[in-house]
Amino acid sequence: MSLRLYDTMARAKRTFVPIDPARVTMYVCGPTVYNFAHIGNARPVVVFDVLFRLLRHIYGEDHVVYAANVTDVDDKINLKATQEGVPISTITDRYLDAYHADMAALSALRPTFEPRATATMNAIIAMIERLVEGGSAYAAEGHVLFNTQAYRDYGKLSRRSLDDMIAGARVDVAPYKQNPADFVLWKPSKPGEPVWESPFGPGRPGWHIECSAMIEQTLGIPIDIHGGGNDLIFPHHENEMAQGVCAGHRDGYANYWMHNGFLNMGEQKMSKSLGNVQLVHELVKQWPPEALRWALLASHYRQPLAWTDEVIGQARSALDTMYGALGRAEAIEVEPGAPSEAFLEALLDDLNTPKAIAELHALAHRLETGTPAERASAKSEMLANGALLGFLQSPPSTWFQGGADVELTARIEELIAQRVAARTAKDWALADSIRAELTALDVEVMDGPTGATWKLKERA
RNA sequence: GGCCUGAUGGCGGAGUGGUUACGCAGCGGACUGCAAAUCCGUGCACCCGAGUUCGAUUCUCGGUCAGGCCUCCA
Repeated sequence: MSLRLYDTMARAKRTFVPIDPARVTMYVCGPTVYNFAHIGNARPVVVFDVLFRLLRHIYGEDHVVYAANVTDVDDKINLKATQEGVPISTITDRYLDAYHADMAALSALRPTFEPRATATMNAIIAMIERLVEGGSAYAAEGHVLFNTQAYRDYGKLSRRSLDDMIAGARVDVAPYKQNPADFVLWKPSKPGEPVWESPFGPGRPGWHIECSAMIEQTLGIPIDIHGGGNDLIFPHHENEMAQGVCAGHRDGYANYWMHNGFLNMGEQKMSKSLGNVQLVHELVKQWPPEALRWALLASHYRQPLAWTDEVIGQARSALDTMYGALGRAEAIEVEPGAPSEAFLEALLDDLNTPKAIAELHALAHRLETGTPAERASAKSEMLANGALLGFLQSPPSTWFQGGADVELTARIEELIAQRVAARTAKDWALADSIRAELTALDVEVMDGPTGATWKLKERA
């Protein structure tokens, strides 16, 4: 069974064949660091983290190179820096740190490279120069623009023709553009904004060229896989490809284009104006981060995802089941094993995480009911599968009791001990009153044949 | 207006040309002092119309509805 990925260019699943199996390359458009990441930002990070893990499993950890850019030059960053009266680096450092913390909470591995736009300026300028020299870009009024007529296949990825774009143009076209679809590679900075010297005059790069230059510098063009949210297909990825190809990579830019579906707040789009933006930063305080990751992966990455408390709650229930089964199997010693076949096959089929999760449930069930040999293999496979998906790597006690601090834990343990004594004495009234006390502390007791265990019911 | 997705049970969500996963919630039972967890069992769906076919939820066409992109939004 080989890996099959849905390629936006082909609008079909294609068998994945890397250019060089010893160095598989993947690039995903990363954050613009001007604010905390919201849960919608986290979806592609988690989705492509799963792909990263899967590729490492297939080709070996040292044979997959994953780059995600950090856009640290941007109008919104400039605005925020001006408002706070600080240099842009104060803003970008602050939110990049927060971004890293949030994504780590969601168990996303760090990409191999995280190039920053401000540290890639030479490569960006060099690429623009090549485009100008090659005749596919032109200078106009302090700007440098890409000439979309220079790339015959412009519109191929997003399946729109230049004629359609002109006909459907809703915005006023800047007068210095030769074609309405032409886009900015370099533009003059406004007074007070960060500025870089270049052969085209002082200014700063456009967004699209950043990604192309970073890919060329960190991974080399063409790359195997290029990912991002499906809102980036046009114009961002279309433009990236046009630039990349015209800058000397006639053989191609990216061999597989992958795009995740959008995350919505229930029926509505998440937006500032609706006031329904949920920051990862806040969500991880209200829910176990692993439940957030589970909720993100419980539906297929290309489907739209309606993000609700119920979806997160169901994810937490599922993890209760998983960790419950593992907790009852702690006595079973297992060697680190390989992922189960059904699980792997699900992921190999264009990252079918819902199906892979169903396999996790099947294993949990076998872990509860199987023969000793079946239980051992089920536990081993659950842990291996979990590692591939970024789940189940904590001790079960941490999952159930991790929200309690030392003091609370001691108090709970004391009550539990009292209750065990009461039950031994068959003093049911006392046992029930202690349970009521524990319930008030948001603790659920589970009596077992060898004593009692407990878990925290809610967070926040 | 152009382009592109999607429509599956009470909810979430896979998949398939012929017996429709899995989870949550529900119901009955086992276990339990009572619970919880777990286990056993169980009811419930493939947007509408036409076509292809022995047979369509699955393929084709049309329609309806919903969403996205066409403004440096993941």
